[in-house]
Amino acid sequence: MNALGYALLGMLVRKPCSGYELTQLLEVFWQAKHSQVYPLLMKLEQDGLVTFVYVKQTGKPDKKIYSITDKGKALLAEWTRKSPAPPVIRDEFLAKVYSIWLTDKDTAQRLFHERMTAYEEKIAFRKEEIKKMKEEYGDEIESITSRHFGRYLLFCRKLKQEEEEIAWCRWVLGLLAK
Amino acid sequence: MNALGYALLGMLVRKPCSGYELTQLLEVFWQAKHSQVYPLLMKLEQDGLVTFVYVKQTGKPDKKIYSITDKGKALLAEWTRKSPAPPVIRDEFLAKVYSIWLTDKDTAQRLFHERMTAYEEKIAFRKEEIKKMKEEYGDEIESITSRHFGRYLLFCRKLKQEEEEIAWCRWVLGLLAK
DNA sequence: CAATGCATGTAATGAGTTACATGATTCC
DNA sequence: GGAATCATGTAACTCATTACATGCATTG
Repeated sequence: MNALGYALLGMLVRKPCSGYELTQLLEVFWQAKHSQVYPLLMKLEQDGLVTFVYVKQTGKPDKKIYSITDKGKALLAEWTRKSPAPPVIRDEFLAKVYSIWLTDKDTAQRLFHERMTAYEEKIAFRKEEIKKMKEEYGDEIESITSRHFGRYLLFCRKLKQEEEEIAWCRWVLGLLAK
Repeated sequence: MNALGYALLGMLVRKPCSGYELTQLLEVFWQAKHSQVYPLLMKLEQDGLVTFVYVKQTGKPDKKIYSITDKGKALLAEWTRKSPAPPVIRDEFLAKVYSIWLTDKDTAQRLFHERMTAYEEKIAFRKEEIKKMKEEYGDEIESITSRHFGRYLLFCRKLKQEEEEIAWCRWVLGLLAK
């Protein structure tokens, strides 16, 4: 089993989801396309780690709602205890920054402005998500007993990081303006 | 050409390097194993984007020092101007945090302590690297005219991010202690 | 005397992306 | 009328990791 498999189990233990929804929820710490998620869910099902039911919808396509099994839950708990592999970051923007001295100031400024705009949007979205969570689950969300605790921690982390990114961009733009 | 190829060109335009060195330098924004770097360098050489010379060493194995060609430089400059693809982050630790409510407090605390220790080491290393760069290149490093400007920006960013990570870990440990 | 660092490469396998395929509804 | 959202899947391809292979020097 690979990390993505465990990531999916981790989401399903919080609440039953469709593959479509899982692909979106995954965004906080792992990016995967639906073409990777759907076959993996089938594999998890074959291994008896998850089950699913068809849910008919009107106006929307039908969906499969996956739930974790006891076997899946046990396997996940075991995995969580082990020391994680180092994170992987692959950021094309940073690769371009590395060679930024090759380009002119205007291009450099444009690249950083675009980055800032993208992150401002993310921050707005993130703040709303955190607000929603607090409204829905209350103070309990800041306790390890809440099943939303982990997701809440990750959202707070992401928000801080995205704010830091903007501060860094501003600092660089300051240097470029000199 | 893929992003890793451009990343390698970006490092070579700063200074000629061996494949071994490139693999290490890459760490700031892209992680790749030598088994991916060496064949790609050969491909870049075949495409006329880089050249290399053998350098004989005593006490150490011989090495190949790669340099970028004018063709490679032009291609890189062109690529730098284009809007980058969104970053990819895959962090197993964060996946485990997501399901942290499943485990006991002790395990949770251990996971966060391990993360903090790992990041403290990174910070120490990062600070030293920044210090070295400032000593070696002086104030000029904060100007777009320096070929080390990009690398300097990335190191400063990484340092801030790593410090933020530790602050976040401390915050979480505070919540866990309640 | 075992592990780590330097240094380069290949082969097999696994992970991840892009493109193809379908189809209703809603929003602009 | 075209794009976006919901929803699931497959096939071809590229990208990335692990393991195999070699060998000398230094450090603990």
